[in-house]
Amino acid sequence: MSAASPPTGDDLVRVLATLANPHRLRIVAALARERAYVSRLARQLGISRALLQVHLRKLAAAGLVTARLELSEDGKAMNYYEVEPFVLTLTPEIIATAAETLTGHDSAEQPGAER
Amino acid sequence: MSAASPPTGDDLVRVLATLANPHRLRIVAALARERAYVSRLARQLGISRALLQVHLRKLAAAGLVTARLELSEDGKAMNYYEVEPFVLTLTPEIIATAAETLTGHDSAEQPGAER
DNA sequence: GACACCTGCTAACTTCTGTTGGCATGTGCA
DNA sequence: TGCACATGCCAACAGAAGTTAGCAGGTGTC
Repeated sequence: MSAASPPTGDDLVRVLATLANPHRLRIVAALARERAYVSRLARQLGISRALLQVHLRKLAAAGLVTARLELSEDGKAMNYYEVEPFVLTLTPEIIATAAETLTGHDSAEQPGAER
Repeated sequence: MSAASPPTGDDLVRVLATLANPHRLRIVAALARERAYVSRLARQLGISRALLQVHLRKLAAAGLVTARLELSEDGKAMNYYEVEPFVLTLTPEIIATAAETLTGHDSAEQPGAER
């Protein structure tokens, strides 16, 4: 994800909804400093693994983080996560453009319809 | 709001949560083109006034739009809304900075605590 | 007075999201 | 074998968010 390209409306909503959560913000912040595996991250952030998993899944679904399964020296499976570098800029104009590509709920937008 | 300044974590969450909604995206988009009063906007977007009010309130609470009460020529009270120009840029690094100012749920962040 | 337009509020329902706790699986080591 | 660490999944609850429908108040015009 490079996001220099204009995001589609639906993508935008997904990314914003994903980021609009304190836990997930902290997760991204932590991973921005250094990648980590699930259990470690959970301890670091002071939240349960189950909860962390849910949030990581959402972040991954939005393309903001990626998982990489690795084996530690002693043979344990560790699931490392890392942030996907992204740049997202929001302004009313950018939103106006993105909004045109929103799916679902048609109507409106036909020139000369209302009022 | 100019947002060239680094947003606090809580503000960030509020703004993102506000923007993470198709209706509100469309509202911002519509207002970015031209300001409008509630009833007109509702017709334009094809949603109920009650629903629009709720969303407008949230947008206003996040500082993304502002209301201005005016009297039309024929003496009717019209509540005009317009977008507040803003520029918000998001990257993992910016999020990492903002996350430090998140209130609530302390713990973690003490160096040398975990693992 | 009836109608058309504007405004706002609230109660109630439905749907989505966050969160917890438990269960199951695997590895390595004393 | 039992403990410590890693992984994952799922059911269930609680709370937040979205949505609708209805009520009430205002102005101006036919």
